[in-house]
Amino acid sequence: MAKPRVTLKDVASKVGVHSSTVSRVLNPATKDMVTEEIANKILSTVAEMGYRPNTFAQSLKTNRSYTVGVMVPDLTNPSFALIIKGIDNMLEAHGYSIIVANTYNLEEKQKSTLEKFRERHVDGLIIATAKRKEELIDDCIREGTPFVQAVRASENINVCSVISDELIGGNMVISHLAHLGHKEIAYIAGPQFISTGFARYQGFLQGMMNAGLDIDQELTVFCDTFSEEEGRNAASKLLALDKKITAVYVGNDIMALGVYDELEARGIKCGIDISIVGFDDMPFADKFNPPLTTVHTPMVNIGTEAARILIDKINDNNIPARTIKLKPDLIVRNSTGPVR
Amino acid sequence: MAKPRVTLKDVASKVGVHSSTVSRVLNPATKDMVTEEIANKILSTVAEMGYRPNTFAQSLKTNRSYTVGVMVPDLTNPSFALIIKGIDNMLEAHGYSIIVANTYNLEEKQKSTLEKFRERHVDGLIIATAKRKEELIDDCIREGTPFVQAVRASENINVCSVISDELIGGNMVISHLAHLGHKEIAYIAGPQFISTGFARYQGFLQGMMNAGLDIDQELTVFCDTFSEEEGRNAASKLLALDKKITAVYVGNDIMALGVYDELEARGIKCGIDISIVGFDDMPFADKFNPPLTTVHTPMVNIGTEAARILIDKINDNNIPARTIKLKPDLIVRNSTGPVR
DNA sequence: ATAATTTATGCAATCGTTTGCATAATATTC
DNA sequence: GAATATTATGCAAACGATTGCATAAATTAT
Repeated sequence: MAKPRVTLKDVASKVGVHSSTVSRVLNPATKDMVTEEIANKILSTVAEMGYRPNTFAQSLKTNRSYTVGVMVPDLTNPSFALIIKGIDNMLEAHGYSIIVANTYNLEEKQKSTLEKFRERHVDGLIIATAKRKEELIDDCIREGTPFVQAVRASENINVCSVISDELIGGNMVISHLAHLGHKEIAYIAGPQFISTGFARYQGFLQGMMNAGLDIDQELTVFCDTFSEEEGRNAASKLLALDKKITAVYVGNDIMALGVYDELEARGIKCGIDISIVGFDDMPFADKFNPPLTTVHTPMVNIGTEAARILIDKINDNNIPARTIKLKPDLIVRNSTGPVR
Repeated sequence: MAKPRVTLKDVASKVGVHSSTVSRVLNPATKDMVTEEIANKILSTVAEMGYRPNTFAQSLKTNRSYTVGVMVPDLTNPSFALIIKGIDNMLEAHGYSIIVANTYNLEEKQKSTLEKFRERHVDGLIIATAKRKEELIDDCIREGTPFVQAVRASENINVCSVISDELIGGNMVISHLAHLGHKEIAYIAGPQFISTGFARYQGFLQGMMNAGLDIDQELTVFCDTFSEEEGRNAASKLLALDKKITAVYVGNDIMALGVYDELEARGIKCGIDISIVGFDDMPFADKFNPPLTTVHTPMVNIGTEAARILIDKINDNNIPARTIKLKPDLIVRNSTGPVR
């Protein structure tokens, strides 16, 4: 910026020592190598002159940027903003800044983002965009890039991931619906090439089996994207079937909003004529009409935990691989009710 | 990261030229100083060897980081995520990365954020957190830091700002309500030390005057924060008055949600018994119960425009100051209806 | 063909910090 | 007091890129 910079040399000259001594005082790891008298003199001169290290020079020498690249599909989905919050709170406390990039679920965008992060020499990555088969993950392993997967995970089990336990979530949903008397339960699945889409479907299957309910394959619709539009299309398909459906479990809240749209267009009362359950408990889900029954995934905690692990990986990229599954909670609101 | 880096010297050695020649070929501004034959040979070797410039070294020499610091109050408010989207799309296209920081409307956090951005030598700032009297702005001017204010602005007119035209917004709201027959219109104001809080109140006053409606000062409540809780408290105060109120204009959508909460608790039908208008048209406002009538502020465009101006300021910090006020739109939904 | 001019490329200083090693200063041991 | 050991500090190389200036090479003018 515009002001002439104060360098280590300027401070050293003022105190009458060498710049390496100033450098040593400013580094907690080497501060004890300098006598206290000189150290104090240096510290007060540093404050007085407003000396601020040149981080470019530091990074050139240490090869560390103290930045972390975070890839999310789309920051305007409030759920991802919560993850970022968790990540930021943890990383900031450890002296890192995060550079956030939206990939909009586009392969090319993801690649160019990774390239940009590489150019910037981020110390590590948090990847919230992994597909089940994810080349980018293999690439990072090959390059020795420290990273952690958050929310979504590739199928590579030799990496670190922090996710929500989607199977528990699915079981909770089906158990809740079964207790309300529902048997004809439809499922709107997210994309199966994404782990959340896939695992939530498995949770649906497992929940149905555990509740002793029959699964009618016709009552499952697979969506290509986690979007309101796809959710609405799926609801349209289900309602066009000449089958009794008393409840719909939807693989995420955004798609559930699409289901709401279709129900409203058809004059079907949500929570009364039919029950709807979402997944994520995105912010404002309690403000929808009706307030959405959904599985609360602890997004902030996922972010925090992912950041914690990443710091460990940056310090030692050989820590053991792990998948941390945080327990979700079912939040019952007005979109579910007893079978009529 | 872990892989041994390819340097300019490695490429130069392989091609049989000096590293300064390689550097010149890679810089579009100096590429013409090298013969095409050598340039092509260098470019193919660069690609073949996977050379990637060390941005620390570049930045140390050029004193440019190609990062921009963006300060927002809280990224989990989806409106700010929209601004970030606009900012990111524009800056990314010009080779910048953005470092986002949440200040949570805390003075100390804002200060430490500015300090952190300074340490990182961001090339400029976008400040979405400015108070009307904002020391941080004076500080940036003094230091010669390029910055642009977005959404919220300080009262310093010698700086660049991109905001929504809150007066037009207020006039639209009151005109809409007047056409519905409302005369006893209450106003829930955001914090007056924040420009949006202040200007939206001015818009309310101006709109009432222009509609020829009397202003009852008792029907205005001032909130300390733009929060759901404060909105609810304000609604509680208004409804405790022994006065007829047929409509409430609320200074932002989050506070309007608090008003919704209070109405629901009192069994008052929103849009029927009383009309509510918000401000911002935050994402999902159309999903609330009832869908919220609100002023749509073009957040993405504000972000985009702020970023565009910032790029100009980074290139020449002496460009003329300006305040760009983008026109908002009234979005009428079900929270407003004719006077009963 | 020679001289003058223009273009292309190499050299090395610079940016500001860190840190291994050498030297100086201080403390301890005999 | 002299010899030895320890601590404190300075020196300068290194990190990798950019770029002004000098020099070499190529082109143009006479």
